[in-house]
Amino acid sequence: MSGTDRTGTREMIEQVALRLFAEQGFSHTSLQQIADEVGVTKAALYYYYPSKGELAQKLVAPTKSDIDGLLDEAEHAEDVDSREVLGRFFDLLVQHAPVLAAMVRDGTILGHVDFSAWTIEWLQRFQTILVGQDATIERRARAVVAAGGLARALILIQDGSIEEVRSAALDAACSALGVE
Amino acid sequence: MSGTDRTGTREMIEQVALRLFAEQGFSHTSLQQIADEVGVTKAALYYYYPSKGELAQKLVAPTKSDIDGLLDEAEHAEDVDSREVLGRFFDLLVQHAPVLAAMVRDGTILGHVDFSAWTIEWLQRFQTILVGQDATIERRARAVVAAGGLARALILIQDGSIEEVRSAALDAACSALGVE
DNA sequence: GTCTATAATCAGATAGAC
DNA sequence: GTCTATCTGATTATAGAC
Repeated sequence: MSGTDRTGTREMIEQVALRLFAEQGFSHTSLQQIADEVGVTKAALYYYYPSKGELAQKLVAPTKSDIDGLLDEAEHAEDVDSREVLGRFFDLLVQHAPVLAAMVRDGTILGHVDFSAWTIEWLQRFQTILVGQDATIERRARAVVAAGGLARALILIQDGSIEEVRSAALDAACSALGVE
Repeated sequence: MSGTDRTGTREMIEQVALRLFAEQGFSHTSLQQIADEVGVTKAALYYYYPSKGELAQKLVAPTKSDIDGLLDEAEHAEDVDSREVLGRFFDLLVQHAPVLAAMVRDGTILGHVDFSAWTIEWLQRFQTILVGQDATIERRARAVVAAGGLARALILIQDGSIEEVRSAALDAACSALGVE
């Protein structure tokens, strides 16, 4: 970016790549563009990563594993506090916002990742966690609207503090669910 | 598709293109692939459309204009029945499902269309329509969760009739909003 | 209206020098 | 660890024959 960071080229590549992916999506961001902004050549990128797909996957993996981890834990818990699980989900969405922005713009990292399949899977697991495995369509819709709507509430962060938005969005999600 | 439809090549191109776009996204679908499945050559496509972008835009335009039209109307109405507006929104999402699927997979048609910007705009207009222009964050979050969550409820259509899902999702959305 | 043939471009990826 | 140089292949798009 500014020429002379001897140390941390790898970190710089990941940082620049993530920013460009978030702004433009994966397919519309070329390795050339990443290399230019980092200040190295395309070939240098291949010293650190064997392919574009693996670079993208490396950036995206923690997001998936954090969210999967939350769902795993909630699925195996004795009893679940809906508001708490949804709150932790919201926090993870905030924490991984750049990666999620990238995947919203371009949900398919050629072969490796299918974001729209992920979100469907997440929402299906939320049904089980929030209203139980064999719930009626009526109750499952409440779970999907709660979790899916909560995720959309991130767009409000530009209009208020994260804490305000978090609390407001959780109130709305819990109303959709029909708890307290 | 099956060789000898003399008539309606244009319709066939649009039909095949839409299906492939929905399955793979815009950027991951080449004109070659479309031409192959239609049973013509790539060059023939250029007789009907000046570019790939214009083909994609033509397919996508009715979806945007229908939804914008609904929001226009609701914004100018004297008083709005939230459940009815949300219901009509749901119906448009169902009606335009293939186009929306395509845009979820690949939200950027280079320069022409930015789907993630559309959804943000739609959700912001829903805030105005459902809870008023200068509402608190708390109430705006209810609007976003209701409209955003409703959109996600489409994934339940595989598990029940459209009518069932529609009714259940509207119940949940209205609960999130805090009406009736 | 559809074809063949090809241009022009740009992508991801590799080999090997330094 | 980064470079130059190059390869290979795919893509959009065009020109002109039939």
